Amino acid sequence: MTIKDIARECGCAVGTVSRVLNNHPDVSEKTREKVMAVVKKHDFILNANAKLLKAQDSKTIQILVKGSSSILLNSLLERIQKRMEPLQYSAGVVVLDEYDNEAKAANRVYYEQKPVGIIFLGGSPDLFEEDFARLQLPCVVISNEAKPIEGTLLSSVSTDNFTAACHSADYLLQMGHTKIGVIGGDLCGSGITQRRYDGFLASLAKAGIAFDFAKAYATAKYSFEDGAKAAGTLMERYPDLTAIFAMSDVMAIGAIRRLADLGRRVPDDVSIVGFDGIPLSEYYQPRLATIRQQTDLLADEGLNILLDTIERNASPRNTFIPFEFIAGESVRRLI
Amino acid sequence: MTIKDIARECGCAVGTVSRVLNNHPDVSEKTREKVMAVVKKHDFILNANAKLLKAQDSKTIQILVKGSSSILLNSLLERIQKRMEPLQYSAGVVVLDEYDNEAKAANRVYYEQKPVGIIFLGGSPDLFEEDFARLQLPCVVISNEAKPIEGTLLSSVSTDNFTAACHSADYLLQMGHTKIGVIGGDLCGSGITQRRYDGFLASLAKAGIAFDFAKAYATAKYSFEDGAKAAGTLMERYPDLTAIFAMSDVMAIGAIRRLADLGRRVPDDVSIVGFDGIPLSEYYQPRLATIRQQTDLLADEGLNILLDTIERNASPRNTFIPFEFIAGESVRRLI
DNA sequence: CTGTTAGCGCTTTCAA
DNA sequence: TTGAAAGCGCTAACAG
Repeated sequence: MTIKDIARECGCAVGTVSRVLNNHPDVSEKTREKVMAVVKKHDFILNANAKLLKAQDSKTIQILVKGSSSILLNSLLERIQKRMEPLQYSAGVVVLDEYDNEAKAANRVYYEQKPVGIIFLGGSPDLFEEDFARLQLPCVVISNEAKPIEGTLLSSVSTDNFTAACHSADYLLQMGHTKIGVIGGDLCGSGITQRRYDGFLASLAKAGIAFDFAKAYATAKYSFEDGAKAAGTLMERYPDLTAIFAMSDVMAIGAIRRLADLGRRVPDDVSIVGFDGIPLSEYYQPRLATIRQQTDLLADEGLNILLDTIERNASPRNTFIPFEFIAGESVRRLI
Repeated sequence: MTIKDIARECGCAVGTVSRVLNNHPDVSEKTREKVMAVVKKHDFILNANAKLLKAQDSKTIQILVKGSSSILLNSLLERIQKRMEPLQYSAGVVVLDEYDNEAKAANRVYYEQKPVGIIFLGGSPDLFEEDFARLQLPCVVISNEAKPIEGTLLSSVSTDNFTAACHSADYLLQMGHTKIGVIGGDLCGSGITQRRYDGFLASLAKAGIAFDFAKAYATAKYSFEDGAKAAGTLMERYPDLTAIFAMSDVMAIGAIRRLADLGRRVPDDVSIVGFDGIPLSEYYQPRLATIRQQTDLLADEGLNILLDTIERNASPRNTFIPFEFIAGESVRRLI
């Protein structure tokens, strides 16, 4: 089934069918109806490849998701797709592996899909600055921080990870904790881990408390399992700690479970704060103390900035969305 | 950058460049090297649209994911992508809305991507049998049950939901529970809900226990929030129940949280079993009694069947993967 | 308002 | 082993 078949069956030319299917105004109502009838009858759809082969821009916004299993990213994706439905743009989703170079992928997607904009979920522009620099179309990184790159149209919307981590650390300090362990990501990897760590350290430094990395920092992937393992490691290396700062809720929950298995109750024996504020954090027992990232706002603002850049030539921006601190039930007051 | 530009720069014809880029054997080593040098220099990639416009089959397997936020589906997706990496096929992912018609989407994908096979995650062929019937290429539905459709190449790999639900119900009965509430999906919707319900009812019937739908069945979406709400509803309508059969772990956890807020401890006051066996189920407090669906096996077997159909013309099959019952800590023995 | 036609970038025959 | 050229299905410019 091609546009040619439809044209033949309608007794008109391919150009006419194309015009009908693309809602061009210069077709008589009668012809339009005749064509649509045949199209409906066969459930005909235009071949997107041929279309894109011609097109200069496709009225599509592509969403590149890196690391499909993150709960946070999934909420963002869902929200963005919902928000885009009523818009004139259609959405495409490309799922990338944890280890792909998202900027290279974006260049390929740009070339093949000719989108009017690209949304990155879970990418780190810092790592691929050079490749990003080649990307000459409106882009926005959502949830990861990005700094401006000269000569690009790259925006970012994120939570202020540094300040949020400060906030969590301050809270633990206020509650009387000074022996604090950290369960965090690999510091060579994502910039997010680094920023959260920096915020945490800054607060401790301000309070005049030293942090012994070798003893008190356990590296983990962002998973239940690794959170649990890290908690085990931490309790061995630093048995008298009274609190743990976990860099994600998922890690925190893994840790709580392991602590329970080791006979340490949260928050009675050990206090813990998480990060992200995923829905699960308020359904867990105990409810988690955490930093809630406002995913809906992140998604909405990200999309708004992108549309601004696309439609009104706005300059790229790097924005923070306010976080909320949730006290939960997983931290005990010591003093 | 097109193949033409490359050809000009190499001083050869486009056909030659095409042959090099597609690893055809009939190119002299010298030419191949010359071309590859230029290609590398520009990071050139073929335009996939033009390629697909010509191609008959694309050595691609497309994965259609319906309802991107399900944890179970995400594990399946991750596993499939990992398993496909070393294969000669490349994987494409299409994310569908909860309310899309996946068979129609599949027809479009078939036409546009020309895949050699399609994997459905989270679709329900029962609902769109007619559209599926038009799909003349190897397909497999993973995790949802499907019955054979005449004249198609549609396979399915799933857990035996009926038997698994029987098993859970039997377990509750063995533990002395007879007043059992159900938190389940909409019975008009997915076939999975229906099968789990049927299994549950069958066990109760065998034990000679009546089930009062109006009083003991609370409908919920597969989310924490709805699970919690449903638990509230159930406790109002059926305050003396001693156990709850929840059709997913996520619902079960929502319910446990709500029960705790209502002052009812799990398992001391109310017992609960979940379904799916997501990783969280063993990190929750209490550990959840649940049916573990073996996602890795589901994914592997699904892919195997698909490859069999593609490469060896195997007939479509409808297979079950054994489930595991996990006793957890969320059910108390009454007698 | 409608028909005709030149490509979009690529693969693949056919000739050389 | 290589070059030339015919399309794949579609859009848009042009002619009528």
